[in-house]
Formats: sequence, C-alpha cells, structure tokens
Amino acid sequence: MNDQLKQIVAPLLEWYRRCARKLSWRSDPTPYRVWVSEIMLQQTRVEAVKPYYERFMEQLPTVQALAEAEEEKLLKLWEGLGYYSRVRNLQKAAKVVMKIYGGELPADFETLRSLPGIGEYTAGAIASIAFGKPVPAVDGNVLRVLSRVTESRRDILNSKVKKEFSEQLREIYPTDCAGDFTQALMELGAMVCVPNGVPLCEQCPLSHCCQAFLHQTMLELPVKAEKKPRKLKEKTVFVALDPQNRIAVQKRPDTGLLAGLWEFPNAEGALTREQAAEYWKNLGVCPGSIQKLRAAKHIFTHVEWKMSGYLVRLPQSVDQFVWVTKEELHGQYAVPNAYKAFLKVLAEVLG
DNA sequence: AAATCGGGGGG
DNA sequence: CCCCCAGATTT
Repeated sequence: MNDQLKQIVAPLLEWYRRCARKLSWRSDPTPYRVWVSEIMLQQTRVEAVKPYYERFMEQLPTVQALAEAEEEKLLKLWEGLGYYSRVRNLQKAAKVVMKIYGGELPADFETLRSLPGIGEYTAGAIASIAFGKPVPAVDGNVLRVLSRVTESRRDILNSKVKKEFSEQLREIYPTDCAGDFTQALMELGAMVCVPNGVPLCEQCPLSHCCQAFLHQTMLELPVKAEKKPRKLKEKTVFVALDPQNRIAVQKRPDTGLLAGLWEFPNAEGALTREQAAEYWKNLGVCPGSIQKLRAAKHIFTHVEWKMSGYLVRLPQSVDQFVWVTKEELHGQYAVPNAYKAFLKVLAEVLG
C-alpha cells in the first residue's frame, strides 16, 4: 500500500467539497450527462466546453436522441470545438448502447472502455463519477499533480508511466465517494496545481506532503518529452460567388483532418492570379473577376496552413460544388475555424 | 512508440 | 511565439 499517496485522500476531498466549481455536468451527474461532458472535455478547457455542452444537451437530451441524430446536425453542434472524430465516435457508441445495452450506458469499466471514443481515462471518469466505482481516471491534470506530489521526473507522456500512476491511485481510491475523488484530483490540477506559470501552493491542501513543494521543484515538473515541429502547408482558398451571390462549398472527406466538415474550394500551393483563373477554367467556367484577398494562416497541432485567398465572381455555378446562401452556410453547414478569415470576407462582401 | 486529430487562452 | 488543455485512435 502506498503510504505517501494515501495521505492525500482526506485533505483533497475536504478541499474539493469546500472549493469545487459549480459545473453543469456536476450538478446532475447522470451517466449520459457525464459521458457527453467527458468527451467534450478531452483536450479541451472547461470554459470552452460550457456553451457547447448546454446547447448539446438541450438539442440531444437522451442517448436515443443522439443515436438518431443526423450527422450534419452533430457536426454543427460540434462546430468550432475541434477533434471532430469525438462526436462521430460519440454517436457510434450511442448506437451500440441503444442496440446492445437497452439504451442504458454500462457501469462496468471494461464495457465502457470497449465503446468508441472511450479510452482509459474516459472509462475511469464515467465509472467513478456516474457510477461511483473506485476506478482511477488519469488525465493531464492528474499526471501533473501526482508528478509534483511524488516529485517524479519521469516522462508523463510515456504510456507506462501513465499506467503506473494509475495503478498507484487504484490502491488508495475511496470506495464511498469515488466520483468526488476523481473530480478533486482534476479540479486541483486545473485550479491550484496549474500548468502554466506558478502553481498556487499556498492554497493547496496537499502542500504539507508535496515533495515538489518541500524541495521547491514545482516549476520543473512535470517532465514531458519534446514535441516535433509542425509542418507548413500552403493552400489557396477561393471565395467563389455565382450571379445570385451563392457561395461555393464542398464537404471534406469523411476521414482525416476536419473530416466531414464543409469548406471553400481550395487548391494546394500558393496560386498566382493566372493560376487561379486557370483553376476555374479547368472546371468549365471563366471568372468574371478575380480579386486577391489578404493572406491568412491557421495553426493546428501538427500542421500550419498558410492560405492565399481569392474572391472569384462567376457567370454561373459549376456542378463540382454545392452552392449555398450565406444564411444557409451559417445555419446548417459546419465550417472549421481554419476558414474564419474567409467567412469574414463573406460578411464584408455580402453584408 | 509515434503520428494524427482542433482550437483557444494565457504566459 | 510557446505552452497546455477532464485524450483516443491509428499506424
């Protein structure tokens, strides 16, 4: 039994009950509500999730509603949140829950773990928070807290390290309030034992037993492996309008980056005005005018798009694309934030 | 084990 | 600029 970690349980729970934020999914932790919140919160800050969560639960309040929803509606509800495969997997899992588990989310860790989009962390989070099972849920917050409390200098991105922290936690998990303990560890990491800048150790209920605090090594921890530089991709984006000011869009492939979302016509590389004209001629239409737009860039985790842009007016639409009004685009089509600069152009041109 | 998959808030 | 965020899946 891990005596060093055992002593964090009581003070952490006391602190959590005194200081926990009031969050929508905490106030009524049904399995479905916890599940949706955990998927949205993957690699995503609480503040960013809040408005998406409220809207999602309002529109799709049950597993059945989620299972039966149109894909376009799902993507629109997720628009701007990122990591869009999350919502596809969420629905895949909802369909399995309807078909195999009678519409009720399973309570067992391994069964949860088998569902699409539910990995080690999320299975532990749902099992403990929604079902009260004494199962660890180790996310970035928890790894940071444990690295500092134990003054561990091992790489927290290493899967073996993650597993060992999880095993240590398993031994000390309270059986009567597992959900509170799961959330307390994460809450401490988010509010006190923070990642950027100086942790608020004077407020921390664990400072008395935190090895990093005792040795003043908090800022050196946790240790993470170095990340690789991102690749640069040049693109040319077309804001193309037909005589009725309808906008050309296309749906991205259903795998890969931004799968299934809608985008403006675009080509690889930084095209000159002449090459831009050629692009449209090859599609069987000669542009009435081509106006160069301000360049834009968008940074993803592993790639950066450097985008040239042209406003193109066409004498007729072409079948290659879907032609939509500005209102239709905003109301029904999920467009990734990478194209925000060109959506803005649209607003300026069309009012 | 490494790569892929978004977007934004804060130092 | 860089960091990291209630990670999962694929290769």
